[in-house]
Amino acid sequence: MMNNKQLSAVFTLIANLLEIKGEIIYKTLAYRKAAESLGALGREASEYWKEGKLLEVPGVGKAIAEKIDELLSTGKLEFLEKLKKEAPESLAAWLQVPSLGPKKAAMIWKTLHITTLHELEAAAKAGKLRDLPGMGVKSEAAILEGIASLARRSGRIPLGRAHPLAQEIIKALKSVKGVVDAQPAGSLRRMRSTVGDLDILVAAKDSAAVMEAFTNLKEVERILGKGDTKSSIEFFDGVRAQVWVHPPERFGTALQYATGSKDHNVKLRQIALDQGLSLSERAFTRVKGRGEILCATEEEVYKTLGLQYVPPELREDRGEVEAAQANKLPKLIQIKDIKSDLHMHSTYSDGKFSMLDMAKAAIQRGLKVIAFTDHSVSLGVANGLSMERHKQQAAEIKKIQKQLGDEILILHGSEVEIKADGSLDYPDSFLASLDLVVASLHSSLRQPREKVTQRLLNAIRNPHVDIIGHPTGREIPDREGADLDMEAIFQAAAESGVALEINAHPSRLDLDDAFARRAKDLGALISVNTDAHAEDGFDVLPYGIATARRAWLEAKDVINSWSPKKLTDWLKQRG
DNA sequence: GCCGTTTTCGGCCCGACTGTTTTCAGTCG
Repeated sequence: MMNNKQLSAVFTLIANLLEIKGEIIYKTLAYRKAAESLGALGREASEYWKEGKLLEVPGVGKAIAEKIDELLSTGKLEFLEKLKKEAPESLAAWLQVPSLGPKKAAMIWKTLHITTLHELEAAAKAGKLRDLPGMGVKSEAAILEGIASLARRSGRIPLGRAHPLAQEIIKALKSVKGVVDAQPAGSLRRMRSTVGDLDILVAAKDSAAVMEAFTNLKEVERILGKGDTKSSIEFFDGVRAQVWVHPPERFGTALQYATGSKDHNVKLRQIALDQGLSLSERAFTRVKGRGEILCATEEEVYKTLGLQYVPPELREDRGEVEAAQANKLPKLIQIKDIKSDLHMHSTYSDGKFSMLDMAKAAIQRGLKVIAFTDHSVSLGVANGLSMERHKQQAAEIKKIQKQLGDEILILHGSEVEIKADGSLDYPDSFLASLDLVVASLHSSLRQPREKVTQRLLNAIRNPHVDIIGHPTGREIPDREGADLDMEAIFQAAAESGVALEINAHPSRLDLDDAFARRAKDLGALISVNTDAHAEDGFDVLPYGIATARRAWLEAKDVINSWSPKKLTDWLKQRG
């Protein structure tokens, strides 16, 4: 049975091949939109399919629903097989080459009769591209360089790398004379778990100095473009960054536009048109008559449209525009709501700092409750604790608690391995003695769907388990999560009252936003934790909160925002 | 191919930048 990621990949391939074939652009856009939508769905498309509700998936109409049906029932798609005969599959990879689009790709393919990336590179090196219509020495060199940069950069940039890098760039740009403001934009500002490249917006009257500072940043490998309003660069590691400069009085429309998402913006422009206004990155203009409405801030943009201000994390066209119209946007959780961190490690297992150091670091960050959840015995690589060593840890926690007094409440927990056979790493009697139990998968993630799902369900139904840690086990950008029946897991979690984790580490962010939203909708509780292994491990919390916000979560949905009393009462009642 | 409080046809963002052009096409975001 194909999952959403696989379905999404099929429709992306179809879109790419259609584009090269020269199909009308809106048809390829439709396939692309369906692919994106499937990739961001909170539950499996196969669930919709079983219920006969595929048409409820945004961007899926009759034709694509039929194709999904064929893919799910047969694992194949006749339409795609035919398409591959018309435009070889290997051509799709060409579209990943910067500066090479569908038109040139098709022209090169049909003229030189080559189809692979390797052949393309060889042709460019042999100087065979420069004489083709519309091409020259520069475009040939650009393709060669594009292929090289493709090898350098491995796909999308994890948020944990993109965010700090963007902050550095912004800091440098803010120090340029005449700069009024500088902000991240694009998927970076929406805090997606990975971003394609870094988009940054600068408010300044004069752009020359900004562009100069930007293109002269340290570690710039090459300048991809430099103009009055836009410049782009590539760093040594292949990460790309763009800067746009807009006058301060137009910064609101510009930032709103550049933040996206594309689909969110399409909806806003439609609302503007309904009011006789045309919305662009420069301003609102009246469709009839003259005159502009300038917005220096995004708040003014949304106000002009008669909408509640939509936080960037929600701008994905997942119902936020309609909610803003109805004045029904959620009151999203904020970092300051967080009072506890319930998943962290110390030197007792694979942490780098003592429990005392970790507790002090937590106090500094304003936490009221922490739980030490060192690894359990079978996770040997992480120095998992025997029950005997747990006793020593309990004694030490008592000591530290006494030393720190009521500054912070320290809970004694464990991150218990859900073993390959579905059992937990400690007997129930022992689990019952702990303040808090986080149960997690670390091994045998590639088991068949039914088996690995059953393991997680066993853990969820164990009365002593309080939280499921990083539920899918995905790692960004390298490892897909386990093949799980998430719908069954969310329902079971809702029934048994177990909280599902949003692990805030940027290489996890697991649950992701779409899953977390679905989990909430089905009534499950969420816990946002840092999984800190060192003092600075607490500092990844903003990524977890951003993911929670992208999932439409409010403070009440997240157990870490509960008061210490409410939290400990909940834990006691769970046993 | 999808979508619809201006519906079942006719839209679907459009402007900046670059290179190959001699007024524009392709790419990108």
